[in-house]
Amino acid sequence: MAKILKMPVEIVDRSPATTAPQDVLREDAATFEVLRQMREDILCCVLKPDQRLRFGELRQRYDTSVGTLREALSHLVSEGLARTEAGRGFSVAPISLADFLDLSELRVYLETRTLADAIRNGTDAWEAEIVSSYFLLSKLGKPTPDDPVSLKREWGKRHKRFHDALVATCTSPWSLHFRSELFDQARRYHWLTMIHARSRRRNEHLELRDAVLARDVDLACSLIERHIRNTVEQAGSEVPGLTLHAANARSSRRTKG
Amino acid sequence: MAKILKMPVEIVDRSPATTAPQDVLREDAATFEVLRQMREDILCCVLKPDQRLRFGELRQRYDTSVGTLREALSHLVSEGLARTEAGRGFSVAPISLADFLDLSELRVYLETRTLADAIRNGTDAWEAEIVSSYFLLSKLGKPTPDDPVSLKREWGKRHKRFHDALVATCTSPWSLHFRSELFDQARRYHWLTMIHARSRRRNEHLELRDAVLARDVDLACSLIERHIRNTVEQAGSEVPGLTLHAANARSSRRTKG
DNA sequence: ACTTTCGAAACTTTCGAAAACCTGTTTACA
DNA sequence: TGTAAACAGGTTTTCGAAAGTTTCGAAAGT
Repeated sequence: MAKILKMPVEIVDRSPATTAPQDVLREDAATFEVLRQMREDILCCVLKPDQRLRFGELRQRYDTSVGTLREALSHLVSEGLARTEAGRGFSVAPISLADFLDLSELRVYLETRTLADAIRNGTDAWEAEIVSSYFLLSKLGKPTPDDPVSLKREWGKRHKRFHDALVATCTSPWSLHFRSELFDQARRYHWLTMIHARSRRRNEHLELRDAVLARDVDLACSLIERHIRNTVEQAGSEVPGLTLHAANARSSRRTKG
Repeated sequence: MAKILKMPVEIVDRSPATTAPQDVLREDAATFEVLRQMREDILCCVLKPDQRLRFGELRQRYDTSVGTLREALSHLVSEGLARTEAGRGFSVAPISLADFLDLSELRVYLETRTLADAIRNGTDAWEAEIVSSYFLLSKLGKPTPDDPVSLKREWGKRHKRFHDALVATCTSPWSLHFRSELFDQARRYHWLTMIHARSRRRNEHLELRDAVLARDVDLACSLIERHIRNTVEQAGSEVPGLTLHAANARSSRRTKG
């Protein structure tokens, strides 16, 4: 019948901001679904670091064609979750403590930068989403190695949602874009930590939430910095195989100059 | 033919460092060549901001199949040089002064961070490449709007090579990766500046080179910061269409071959 | 005069198969 | 016995066409 004129209300209005890169292809479309699944599988180490990704197996696993897979893999390479070499196809990106250290250092900067800006531009809707996403996160409690995989997955989702909520009102699209990419990278290491680490930590998310809601920029930034550094330390000391350097690519041929 | 055992000598040996994202797919392969060409065409505004990228025209222009184009476009979307929407195909990413400001702010951080680290880890080979690439850059002199396109292109190449050389010994793969992406983004605006701006600037590259070779971290960092900020200012004041918000989608059918 | 409906053209998306490629093994030859 | 070329199997890469959407314009209706 008549066209509906009422606009959908967005919780956080990012649209009038500046032009930015695109984190997502398109919401429907088969390619996007395959990409989403593969990314999740790599993040949760169902597809293990350095594992070779043969089209035969992938075609079966995701029930799709080679072309579609190629496009999804192409994206994953850009995101740093997969690699490819001339004529030898694709493989899952390796992991190492050195890599985790490196990306975490940059994360400290990007998370603090985006968080500080987000706090300065915070709105009621932003606060509401923080409260809400923290509630959902705290309801689960950080999984231990004995918890089922489904719980770990759900926790991972809610953890991401909470951290995304914190920086949602940041006005720098590029900062948000890179922050998001690095956060996903870190998720691979978080997963390994959930699987292996048994030590307990303070409720850093609660402290973070309160500092942010109190609009205390300095405190919030130093809290998130510690949050990131603690995670690295925990992974480094409690995840076997990461303590050394792990991720030995046996296919390295021309690595010396 | 016997296999050649002599290895190519790399100027800067980055391979043994930590694992990192991949800036390039594969060195040969048709897809890579198409990607390289399209990226160059977007960077040099042969494919204009917001221009729609139809497969029919692209297939003709780059003489390749739809699948290959799709893979290349997919990469460009990840790099933020193209966009895509469900069922409506691809288009060149828009530009705006707001975008240039945003990405330049982040560039200031990444360039100073990588440069400082590179200086601390500088080697003889690194210095040599800086001297060499500066020489090539200075031999050309910054093009004015009246210079031919080929000269502008060559200058763009040498400019990139010089700036890459400066940070080549940085030990953080992730920082280098993001720095490189942002540098390419900035190249689109540099191109517009070359086409329109007539004002002259000091020889900032020479000052930069000398500060870096003198291993003066603070001076070098403040110089590159000014270098970036000056470029933004020049673009903002001298590039028509960017002073407002630009990105006019003039629906031209085909830019001739 | 304006809106809606319908249909055809243009375009995008997906797929499977042919061609090219790499790898490891066998075979020929010194 | 050692080296190198030839072969075979499995994979990757590329392509063109079928299937599925969107867009545009004309005709019908209000």
